[in-house]
Amino acid sequence: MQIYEELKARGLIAQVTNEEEIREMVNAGKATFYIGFDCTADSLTAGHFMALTLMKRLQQAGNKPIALIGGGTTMIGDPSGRTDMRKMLTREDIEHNAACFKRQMENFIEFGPDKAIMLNNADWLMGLNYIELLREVGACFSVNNMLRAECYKQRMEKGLSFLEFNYMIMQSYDFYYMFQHYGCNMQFGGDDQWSNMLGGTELIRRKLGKDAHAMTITLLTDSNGKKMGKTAGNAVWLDPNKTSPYDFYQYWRNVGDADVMKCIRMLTFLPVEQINEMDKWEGSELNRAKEILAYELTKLVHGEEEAEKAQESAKALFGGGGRMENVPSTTLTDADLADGKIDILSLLVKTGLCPSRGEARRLVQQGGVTVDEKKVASIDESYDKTRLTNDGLMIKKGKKVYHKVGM
RNA sequence: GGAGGAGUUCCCGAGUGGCCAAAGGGGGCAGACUGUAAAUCUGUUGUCAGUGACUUCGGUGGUUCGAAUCCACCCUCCUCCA
Repeated sequence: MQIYEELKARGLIAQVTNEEEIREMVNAGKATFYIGFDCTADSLTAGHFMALTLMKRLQQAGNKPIALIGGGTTMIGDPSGRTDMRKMLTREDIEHNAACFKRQMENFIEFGPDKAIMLNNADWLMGLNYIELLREVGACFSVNNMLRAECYKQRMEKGLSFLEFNYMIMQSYDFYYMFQHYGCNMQFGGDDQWSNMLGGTELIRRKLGKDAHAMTITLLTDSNGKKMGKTAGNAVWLDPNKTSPYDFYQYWRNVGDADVMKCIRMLTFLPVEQINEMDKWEGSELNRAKEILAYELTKLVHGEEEAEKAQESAKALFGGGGRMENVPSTTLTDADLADGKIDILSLLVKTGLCPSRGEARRLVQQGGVTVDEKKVASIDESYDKTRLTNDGLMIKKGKKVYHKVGM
């Protein structure tokens, strides 16, 4: 199976400018493509992960990826898919974030001569002259057309600032610039980027009379149509300090039945044939699929060793057996104790399992806390130092949040 | 520049002088059911404290025994006109 067919089989392709030409180019390994990453946070997220895997897949097929860090475009903020304006980031923040992105990507994609390259659009955007830009590319854009673009339409109700309105032009300029300087002939991006991407191909056609291509990736959504890669509004980060490998593993281990196979198909590198086999699984058999999904992804992001550890821990906690070493843990000091012991409420707050004592109290009263396999019956429960220093305590919050405490 | 309208707890959204820590929904958390799933049902959802105290309704001042609610000024956003 050739790469284009594989991408299709995995359900990764949403929209393309010209299917025939793109198929040919990609299958022949002749594409130099870019994917842009705006650095609005200091870590990549599970959402970016799919774009990274796509880069890798295409790279394996002989195409040349350009990872574009949006040091310049982040100064503006993409209005696509948003109903409100983004928080404005300072220049320092953006530079810091860009550096973090770079480090994370290097773990994942091979960079180097003849391999992938990484660029930062701050390098060419920051020095632009307003009047020159307006004359050079501004003349090529029709405001009438831009207003018709889906990404702006959504904002016509709530208001759209001129700053954000320019985002499309900057992104188009990126493509135009890289087309000329790096031979970049194709752009990939999330489906919400479609209008911005067309802006680029249009600009290249008008200015240079040449064809460039664009292709969007299906957004990973769950069966309710919600974007995946978020828990309670918080992103699932690729940075192990922000989302531990264990939590990362757990996130994928807990996806809904209806979503497992889709995730496996879109995100893992397992052969399509094998995935087609797994498609037949149903009911509780899907738990196996979830394990595979979680393991594969953790391995891709954090390495085999971390994936093993996360899996071991999960098995130990949920299935019995296995080792307990890799569960998230907190180490207390004497300062945390009162009279040589610590009460359950303080303990829950100290470990970060509860944000306030009030919530800890509620949790215990509702029977949601288990310590060393025993349900905590009273909010007056406390544990003395000897218990903590020996094996430590295993606290379970709800059904599946485990935390180890020792001294 | 002119005329109107709006800013409420994580989000949406009621509330227009005391009965408001503030209806309702969403989301979150927990319990039951399960397969570490979904759906459903139940409880819970400002902070600290065992029935009380403290902080909250865009901001700052004011009126009042008492304000999310009234007044003044300011900030932000929206709609219409230019």
